[in-house]
Amino acid sequence: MIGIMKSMDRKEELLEQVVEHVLEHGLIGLTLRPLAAAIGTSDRMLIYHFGGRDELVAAVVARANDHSVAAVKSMEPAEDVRTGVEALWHAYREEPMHSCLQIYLQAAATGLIGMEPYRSVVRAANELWYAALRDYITACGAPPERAGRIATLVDSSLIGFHLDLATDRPDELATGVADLAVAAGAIAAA
Amino acid sequence: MIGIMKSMDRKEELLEQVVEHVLEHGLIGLTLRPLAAAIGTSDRMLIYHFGGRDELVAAVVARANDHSVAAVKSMEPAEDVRTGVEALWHAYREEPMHSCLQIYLQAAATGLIGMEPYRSVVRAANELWYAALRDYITACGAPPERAGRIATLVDSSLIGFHLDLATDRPDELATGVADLAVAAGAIAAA
DNA sequence: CCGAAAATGTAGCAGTCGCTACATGATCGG
DNA sequence: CCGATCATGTAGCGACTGCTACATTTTCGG
Repeated sequence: MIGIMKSMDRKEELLEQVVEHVLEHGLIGLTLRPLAAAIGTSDRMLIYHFGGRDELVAAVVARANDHSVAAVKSMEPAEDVRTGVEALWHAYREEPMHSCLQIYLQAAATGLIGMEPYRSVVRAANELWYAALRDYITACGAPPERAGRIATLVDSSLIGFHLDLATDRPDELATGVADLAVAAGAIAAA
Repeated sequence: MIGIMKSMDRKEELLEQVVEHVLEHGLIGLTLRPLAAAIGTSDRMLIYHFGGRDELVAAVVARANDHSVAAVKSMEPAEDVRTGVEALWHAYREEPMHSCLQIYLQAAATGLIGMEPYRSVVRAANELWYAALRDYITACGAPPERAGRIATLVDSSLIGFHLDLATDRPDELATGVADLAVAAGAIAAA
């Protein structure tokens, strides 16, 4: 029993290191041996603790999402919904959310074609994420009966903006986000 | 010279088959031998005609994007911007755009972490795509001086919605798209 | 019909993949 | 201090990767 506790600690320790590595080097194309070497262990041990590559990937995606969710939950509510959406976009582009969202995007794009475990873990992650977003929007003063609707719009749209961050010019995207924020505010005030 | 023309035809023929295969089986994890076997050739010939895996992938992403762009350009303009956005969303979920956008999403997510040739080819694809979107929105009656701004909002947001299509319930997303369409219409009419 | 060039087949190389069998070291309850 | 369980190192398996050298067939201008 105590041995199990010990192993859990070690697994947790490894997971944190793996997440850190994936945040920097990406999820797509992740393989065990280079990963293990980078964090000072062996593929043998990663499989021993996690059971296999798939389980490790699932744990990484879930953990990265936890970090994102925690970051949103730690945000101070803005004074209104429009300002809140702008604040969200600002948070999206800063660490730790920026890298965590990139992991999410990579996992979501992979899960898009039905590949497991990406599909399942992304589903679960998205639910937690959506709930956190809705709570924040509610805290910004949105009517509770419309917060979910606003969260749906903001969630999908901001993810899209974040994806385009790599190809578009940031200042152009900023006008798009501003328009989105106004729209969200209008729904809240309707 | 005529020989070169012939080889170009063969390359074109192969590319079309490769795109068709990728549309069904995804871009992430694509490898030459299973791909070649599926379309009745050999990895040897794919490399011979395209030069290497990277060039083949770049050609596939560009071609899939061409199909998406052509689909948008073939759309009848809607009577106003709001209706146009709804029509775009409808087109997003039907073939050929649905599968082509999934390829784009997979390439974009891969290019997000700087991987070539994904990064470059996605950049180029996005420019063509954005231009087609802006033209369509203009054709729907948006003031030319604001069409670009609307296209920025709609482009990023709809891509986000499409990504969430795999995890969220479609009817919930539909309300989000409806809200987006109203917002786009409001900007056009402002 | 011939010779060059293009196209394709055959076979394989060096490297990586996830994973596992086996043995050893570490830890700890009894 | 002993035996059991956990943790880790070593070595390697079979499969797959992109790619290439070499030989062959096919095509087509002259």
